[in-house]
Amino acid sequence: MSMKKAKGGRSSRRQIAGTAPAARVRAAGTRGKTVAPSREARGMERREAILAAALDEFSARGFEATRLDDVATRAGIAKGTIYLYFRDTDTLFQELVRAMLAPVIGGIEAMGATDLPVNLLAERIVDLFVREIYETRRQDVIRLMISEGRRFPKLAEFYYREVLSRAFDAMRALLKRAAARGEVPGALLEFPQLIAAPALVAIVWSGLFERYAPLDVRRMVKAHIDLLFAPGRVA
Amino acid sequence: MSMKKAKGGRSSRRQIAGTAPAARVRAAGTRGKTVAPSREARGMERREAILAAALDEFSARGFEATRLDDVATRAGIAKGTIYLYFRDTDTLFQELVRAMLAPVIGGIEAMGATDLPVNLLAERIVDLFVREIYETRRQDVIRLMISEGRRFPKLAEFYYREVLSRAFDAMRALLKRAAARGEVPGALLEFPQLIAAPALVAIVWSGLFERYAPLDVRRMVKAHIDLLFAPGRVA
Amino acid sequence: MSMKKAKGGRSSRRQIAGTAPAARVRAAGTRGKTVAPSREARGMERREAILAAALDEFSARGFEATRLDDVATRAGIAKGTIYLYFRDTDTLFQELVRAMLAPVIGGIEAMGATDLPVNLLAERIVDLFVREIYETRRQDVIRLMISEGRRFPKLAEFYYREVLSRAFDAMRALLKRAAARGEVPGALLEFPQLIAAPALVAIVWSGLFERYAPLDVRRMVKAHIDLLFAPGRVA
Amino acid sequence: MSMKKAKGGRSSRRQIAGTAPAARVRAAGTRGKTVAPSREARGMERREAILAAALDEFSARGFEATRLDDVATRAGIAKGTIYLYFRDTDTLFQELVRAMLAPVIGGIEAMGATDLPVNLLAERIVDLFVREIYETRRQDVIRLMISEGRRFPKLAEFYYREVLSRAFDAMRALLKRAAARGEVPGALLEFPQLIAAPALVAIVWSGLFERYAPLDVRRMVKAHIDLLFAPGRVA
DNA sequence: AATGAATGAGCGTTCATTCAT
DNA sequence: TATGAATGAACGCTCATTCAT
Repeated sequence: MSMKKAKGGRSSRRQIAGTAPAARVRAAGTRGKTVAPSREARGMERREAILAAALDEFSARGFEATRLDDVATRAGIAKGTIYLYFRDTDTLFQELVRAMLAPVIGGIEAMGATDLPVNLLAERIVDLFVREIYETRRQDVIRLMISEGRRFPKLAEFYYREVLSRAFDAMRALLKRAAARGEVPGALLEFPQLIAAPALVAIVWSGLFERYAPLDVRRMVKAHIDLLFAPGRVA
Repeated sequence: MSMKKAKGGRSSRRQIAGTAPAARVRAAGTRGKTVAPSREARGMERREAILAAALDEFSARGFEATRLDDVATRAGIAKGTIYLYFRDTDTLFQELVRAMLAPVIGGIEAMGATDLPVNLLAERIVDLFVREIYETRRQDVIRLMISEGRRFPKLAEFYYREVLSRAFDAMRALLKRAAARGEVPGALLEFPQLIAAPALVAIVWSGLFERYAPLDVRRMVKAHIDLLFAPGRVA
Repeated sequence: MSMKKAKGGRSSRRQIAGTAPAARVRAAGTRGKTVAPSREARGMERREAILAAALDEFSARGFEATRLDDVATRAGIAKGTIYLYFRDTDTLFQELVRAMLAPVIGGIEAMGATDLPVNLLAERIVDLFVREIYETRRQDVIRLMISEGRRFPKLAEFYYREVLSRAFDAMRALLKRAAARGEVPGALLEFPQLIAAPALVAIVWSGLFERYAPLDVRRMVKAHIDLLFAPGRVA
Repeated sequence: MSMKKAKGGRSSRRQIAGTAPAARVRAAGTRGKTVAPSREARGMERREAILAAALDEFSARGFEATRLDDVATRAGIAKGTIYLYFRDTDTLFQELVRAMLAPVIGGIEAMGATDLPVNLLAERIVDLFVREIYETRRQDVIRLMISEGRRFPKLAEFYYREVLSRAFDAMRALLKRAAARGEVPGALLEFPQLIAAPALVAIVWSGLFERYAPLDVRRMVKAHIDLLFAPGRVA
């Protein structure tokens, strides 16, 4: 026997501070006069507790470095229980991403229907990104997509199909009308990615370099949009 | 987390197609009238073969999912040999990133010294990125930085310090002069990231969605630069 | 150093003769009308099975040469299971020594309280050693201490503090009274190790030379004690 | 990849202080006017340098924990060179023990031939042990025998046959004559180990507990011998 | 004879997954 | 449903031994 070196680190916390595991929450709730939640409701709560815990862990460590044990602990349940809700860790990861991004899809498409003047539109876009993504856990989900997406082609495809292509389609529709009014350069029609580019910068930057050089994301995104939609510009 | 059974059979191939392991190269070299490579030269060859193999594997699977065995096999050497050249996998990864990015650093700073009119400058920037990064393995290295950088703070710091901050400093110097001539909007001085944004988009996109929606990167980057530096724009 | 190929085939037997792995014991127990052992009880059984197996293997090969796999096999469990009970091999070893020696500690100190005439005392000492140590697995544990203690300073310290120093203190107390009665030579007060010396001889001898020259340990220890406490000797 | 924890410890000293590697010594010696040593002489020097280095390493770490690399470094030669002198690590260990103990054998037997009065004899025995063993590297060799001997039955047998049994035979011869003169209790004839017992205690104690409780070995051995051979004692 | 780069079997340890309770 | 003890395949890393130079 040759014993490896020091242990160090990710230790044996049986309960994680700053989180309210569904289990405890529910336990409290069930005791009062509130109606006992149905079996299905309980199941959904559990499921969500797991997803929440998984998001925390995946965000903190990345997919490969995450231990199912830690997810379970954080969710306040036993390890085996996770398998009652998700086939395996792969599935857990993919469902997490889907679950977090699904709600945005509708919102994005709705935007395509409006017909605002460019300056207002720009305002809206910035706001939407900052409030709905950058300042929420969705930022982490997108970062996960960026980091791990390559190993989950099905997930990448889902993300492309359900999120990106829809968002871009909506944008194109909208931009086309604005372009007809001469408010928008044609290049953006071909590369709507350019509109989203600073959002990507913000997410990647905040993950890697925030500590060396903090970034005022809202102002950066605003500046970028202003540059692209600069009034009196147009080709 | 590590899905128990790999999907695509990453089995026991003893030699991987499409690579030129140092071993084979040397075998060929020794046969001709060429002088047998010195020990040191052999060592460097080996070292590079390992780095090349590591880049392939890291790119294909990500750091955590990469198996040392696969790197060795791909490099055409035994597993233990890797440890003759790199202390551990951590070091291997970091050396890989450094080795690949070091050569660009000089080039970037050189650019800051020039004083071209904006339109030519834009051309140059696009070219530099496409030729030196996007069309080389450096694309993969930067993608690795983006994906794994969070778990390698030292590496992120290196990348920020040696690559990004220098590049941005050079850009700012250059933009300041152009701005003085009224060729450039001031916002770019504050957020040079915006100039690099489409490069990031290109790298992330090609990693995740290329197969669903290919992207003409050169044109996209060009379009973006043209938008930012649009003549007759300026505040 | 680890001689590349084992001499005696220590191969792939899945079960080792002469041991009663917890698994088999439990299987038998569960069949009868006996109550199925509680989880905790099972845990303790397992723990002890591991300790027993570890003692066997450590004794047979020494700490460094012992393979965790062999311990597991001998205990009738999977390798990973050991880690549910012991943090690592180091800990396993130390717990083993502590667990085996702890029970003797009390007995030793009790002896210091008695106040027998020397000849009876001598008898007692011999008996205690032979029955409680030499004829039990504790012999092996002490041999392990002797062999491996140097690489486990904490363990050596534990052994010194909890076993030796107590035993020697007890002896000194007792000898002092006997010396006052003129029954004991003063040198023994200064070097109580001399009383224990033949015990050490017995353990080392039986480990190394028993097969070439068996030793009647009980008689040897008796002879030694008689020599030291020889009546009518005294300075 | 998952990188194990901190390195720590047995590092990369390329040369070890406090040792005079044969290589360097020889190098110096060869340059002067001294005759260049014959090939065989060189070989013997090398061999001895290896044995010396091996003794250092084995003593410091035990057999299993010793790295051939460290032995080579300490001997000032390349790893592969060791194999020119010793078949494998096993052999190296065994030869080391033999080489160190062989010189004592003669001396021990010589002692059996003398015919001193017991008090002088006792003095001699103490002195012999302290000067020839306890204060030399042979102490380490014997400690190695004690610790590792079990895994080297051939070595144990050698030690028993060539050292112990001869020493005991010599002692018996000598004691028999003394016993005939009534100077020695008969028990010692049966258990000559008892005479050697404190030597064993000294070696084991100094290896394990010296730091907690230093031992005046010479006085202890003397005290013990005096007790055994106490004048006017005898059965 | 001497070197030291290369090898690859071997081991401790981890952790997703299973399954008896 | 829920648990968590148990499993065992997998992997990073080590190091005795070999062998081309």
